[in-house]
Amino acid sequence: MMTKRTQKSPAKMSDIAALAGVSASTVSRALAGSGLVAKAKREQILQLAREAGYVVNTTARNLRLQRTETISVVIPLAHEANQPLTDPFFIEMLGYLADEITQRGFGVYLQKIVPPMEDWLPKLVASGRSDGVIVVGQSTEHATLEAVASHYLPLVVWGGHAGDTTYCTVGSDNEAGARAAVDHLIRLGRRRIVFFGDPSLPEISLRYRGYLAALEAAAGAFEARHVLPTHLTADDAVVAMGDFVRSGAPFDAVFAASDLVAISAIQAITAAGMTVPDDIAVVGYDDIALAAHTNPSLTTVRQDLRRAAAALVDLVFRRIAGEDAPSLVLPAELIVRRSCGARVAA
Amino acid sequence: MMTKRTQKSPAKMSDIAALAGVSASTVSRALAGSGLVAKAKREQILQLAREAGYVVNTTARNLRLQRTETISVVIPLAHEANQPLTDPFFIEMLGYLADEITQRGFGVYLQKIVPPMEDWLPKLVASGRSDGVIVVGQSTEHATLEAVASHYLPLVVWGGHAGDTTYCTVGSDNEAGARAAVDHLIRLGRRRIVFFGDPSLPEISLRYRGYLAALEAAAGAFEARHVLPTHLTADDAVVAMGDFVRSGAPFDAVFAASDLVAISAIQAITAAGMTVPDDIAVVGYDDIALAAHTNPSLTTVRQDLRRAAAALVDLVFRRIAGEDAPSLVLPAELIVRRSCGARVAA
DNA sequence: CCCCCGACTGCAATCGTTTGCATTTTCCCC
DNA sequence: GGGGAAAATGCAAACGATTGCAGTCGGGGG
Repeated sequence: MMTKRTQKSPAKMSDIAALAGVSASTVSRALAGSGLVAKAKREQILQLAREAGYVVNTTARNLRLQRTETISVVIPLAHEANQPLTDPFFIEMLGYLADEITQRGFGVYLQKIVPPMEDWLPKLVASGRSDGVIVVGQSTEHATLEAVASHYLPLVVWGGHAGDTTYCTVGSDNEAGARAAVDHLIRLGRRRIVFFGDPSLPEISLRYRGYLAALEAAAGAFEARHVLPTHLTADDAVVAMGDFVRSGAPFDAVFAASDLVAISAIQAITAAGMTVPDDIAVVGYDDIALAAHTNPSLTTVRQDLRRAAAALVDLVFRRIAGEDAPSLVLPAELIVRRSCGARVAA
Repeated sequence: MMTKRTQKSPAKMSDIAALAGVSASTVSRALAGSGLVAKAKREQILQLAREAGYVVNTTARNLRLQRTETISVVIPLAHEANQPLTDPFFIEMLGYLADEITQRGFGVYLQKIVPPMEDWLPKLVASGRSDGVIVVGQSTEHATLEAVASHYLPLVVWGGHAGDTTYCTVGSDNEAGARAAVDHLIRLGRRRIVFFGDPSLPEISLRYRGYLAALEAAAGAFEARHVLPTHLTADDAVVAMGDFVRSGAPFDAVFAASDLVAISAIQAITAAGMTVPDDIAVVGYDDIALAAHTNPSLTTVRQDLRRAAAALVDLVFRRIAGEDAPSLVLPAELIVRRSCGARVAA
């Protein structure tokens, strides 16, 4: 037999008021620590409230105050279809964001957006669920972000800041980071460097620019440009790289748009009987926790996510306060590990 | 000069009502698709609302309906002090939970709890912020959970289900999983197996029971029991294992309470000049994504987090519906990788 | 003894929805 | 055309807090 426990609904302010023999107004003021309430009475009310386990109803409070003390953190995944949240990058970022927001006494409302993504951002903003929005990654939603940012201030986006971007972004210096990575490959003697990723995404397109710039600067040496597109998921990347290897196209290095696809690339390359880094050098981007522990460990471009999260949260709070705080570009640092050694003579 | 954009406050229902020349009640009903509103008028209102970009205010709606369509996901970190969310286990679980909850059209309210943890759960429950609560990990909060669960139904906890637990839990079969891991070590000829973790946490205590049971079953063979306590953080684990190795205590295997501390143990052991698995075999618990990619790759006990998340969410919804849904134990599977080979003669 | 002022306290409006009930409109049939 | 039922709409009361304003009370000074 099913025991159905009684769900006594929690006490409300008027209950405490009745207990203390005062009006709800007084209880509200006492709880807020207002000096308007006589000290003795205030303490008595506080005591009573504590005993009754009373907690202010957040929903009612939010409605009255017209604010929620909550930040929405949104992860748009236009490219990942109905996949779960697999990229460790997002997940690490999420952890840091949660820390930063919690520390300021705000709550985190988490939302993952997958196709079909109809009006998700205007809806989220108009729903009044949160006082500000942090979007992690632009996905393919650049236009949406532009549109909403034009009339909604407290919106901050993690991602790339290209020329026509007017919304507030925080991101690493994608172009310089990519440039450093590809320069490094060239210095190691690599000449046929594959760009592995989807340049239609803003961040990735900046990394692609860095890649091109590095190749250009090394002009004179033989080099082949090759873009191998892939969605930024492990499955897609393994398939794409597998097909590429089997196609027999000549290449001796891969610059991957993220660590996730870099690791997948290594798997595919190894599975095809070639070795990393001897045959193929691989560099990733992100420096996720996993990167230091793969075999071989992954050379990659590090983004300081803790600092990034702090910046995102700081900006969104300043914008909630009405300030039109500007975008920010953080440094990106090349971390050299074992996945890209010098070229071995064939 | 700071351009301060005007923040036009979003349209409310009465605005749409005025536009359509009807009362707010009618708009509300039209938006809800109620058959009470004449079809022509309903469509007209819907059209108007769409054009105006109107979205129902969630806070007001929640207050009126006495529900929030939101689930709180809480991560209590009594042991991790003011550290960020570092254990990949939590983070992976969080990703799956977000997927499952979002899929049901609910929102996710995320909260990380760190010491001092005063009344966090009663407060969260009474705040009315969510319709149900999922707690990821018991930490040291067993008593709190018991207390709240006695009068609050929609509470589900990821963790171990020991004898006196009355709140609803979902967890892997910690005892059997640990038993399988340690049996495996014994079969490989290991005799001095260190238990590396903090048995005061419910889940870990079950894993400790499995460890003891395995040793007991192998009675006759020489064996030493040794518990090496550590907090479940990378830093703590490296220090604890480093000290232990330097103490010169004899051991030939480690059963670690989580993958995170297992990986840290490997680092410390390697740093001390011993090798894994030749000198010391190591087994972890969780099978986090990283486990397959460390060097050597990590033998561990796999918990199916996707399935676990689905179960947690399913249970919390059934409990929201008033059903007193029971706890669940999921199978745990030993995944053999390279971190625990057979013993090499000294 | 009266008045005034300061210190408290309560009334009532408000935040933006939803919904029971009353009321109006429409429509059909006799 | 009248009557009644059915269909559509609006009124107003919630939901649970906060807060401007008005009122009460007590004490001190003139």
